[in-house]
Amino acid sequence: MSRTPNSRKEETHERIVDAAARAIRRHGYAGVGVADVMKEVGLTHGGFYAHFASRDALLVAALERAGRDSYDSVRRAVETRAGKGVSGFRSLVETYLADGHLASLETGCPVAALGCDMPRQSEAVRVASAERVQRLIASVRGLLPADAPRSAAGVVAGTLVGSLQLARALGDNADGRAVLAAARKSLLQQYESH
Amino acid sequence: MSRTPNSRKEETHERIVDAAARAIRRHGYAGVGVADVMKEVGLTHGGFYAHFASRDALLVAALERAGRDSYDSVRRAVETRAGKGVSGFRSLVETYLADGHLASLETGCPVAALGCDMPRQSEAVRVASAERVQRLIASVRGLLPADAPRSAAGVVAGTLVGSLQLARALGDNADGRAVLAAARKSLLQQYESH
DNA sequence: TGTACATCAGTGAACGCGCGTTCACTGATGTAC
DNA sequence: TGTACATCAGTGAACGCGCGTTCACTGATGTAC
Repeated sequence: MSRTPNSRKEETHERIVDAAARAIRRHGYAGVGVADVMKEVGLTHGGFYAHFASRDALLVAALERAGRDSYDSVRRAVETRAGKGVSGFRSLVETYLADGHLASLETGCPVAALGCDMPRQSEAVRVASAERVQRLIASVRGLLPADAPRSAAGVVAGTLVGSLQLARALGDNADGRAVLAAARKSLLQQYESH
Repeated sequence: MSRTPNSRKEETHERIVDAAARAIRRHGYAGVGVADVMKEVGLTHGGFYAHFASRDALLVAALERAGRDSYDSVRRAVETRAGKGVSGFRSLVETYLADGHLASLETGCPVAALGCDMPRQSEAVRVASAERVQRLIASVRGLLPADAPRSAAGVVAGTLVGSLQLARALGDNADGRAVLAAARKSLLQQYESH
């Protein structure tokens, strides 16, 4: 098991990005500090700048990682359930708006976790954020039933993101779960015609 | 024009809350500093604690003010347009998701401006935030067409909030406006049956 | 009406603290011969 | 195989800065007589 040059540094780099991808979702962009992330990885803060040019560069990398992870987990759910004859759209709705996601901010969709702060970030983070939103909408578009209008992807994405945020703001309780349940029902009734 | 005792202090208090209500929507909870708000009002930061017990207490007051202002402006639009035979639901959708609201973060709905950060705040701010979300949903419920299910209010609110956030994250450009337009169309088709 | 005093809103310096960033240094690993 | 040196990931002290909060003070306004 030989190592390519730099592989130790690259491994550390990945661990920093992973920790940051969880931290931005749990604590928000503003709640993430360089020292916190490094401590989470088991390092001291001084070494950070050997890996990233700035805190902002970390936020960009963390957002991309969070988006990819979240996308992958939805895709896995869709694939698993496709074997049982469940439509992609239903899997998306029932996964994204599952009650369990009320509490799992840290590993969930970064657009739902960070959406309202995206317009307030630096240029670099705003660009990465817009890209992330576009990808979310594209993912939704790919899972819409064939008879749904293509332009519906944006609204469906908005409904997923907004309903999850409202439910989380109400809390992990009956109020929050009621909002999720109503959203699941509404989306499925509207787009799953049969 | 006689003054009741304390009226000068009360006027200042209102101006602080007003400035903070705009600041939290523009810069987010985390982006608002005591000194900034006081400076905006034309005062120095030292006097702040004669008005509020803490920065947190200001955030609570500012959120309530922002919610009331935003509610009032929707209500005014609904009333004005009711005279022209426009339904309350249509006025809500077309006002909340107007292209102009892409840029006017500062005076818009605080739930759209702050939603994703609500679960991250102190107990007091979270309680005020949940209350604000409940009121938003209740307002939407009051404007739903008579034949819509009452349980739809939460999803409609989620769609309004989420679509506006996605549009803002995409920017005040064709992409952002396309999301708003699709959301308006979808909501009106779904709930305005005639 | 005029003077002496009390009240009170706001000032501005100071505090302890945590942040992002820099940098001289350490100690382990890899390389040359 | 062994020694000398170079490379390199990570350390930890230090920096300048802005934050929330406190507090002794100021100066204007209102009240008592």
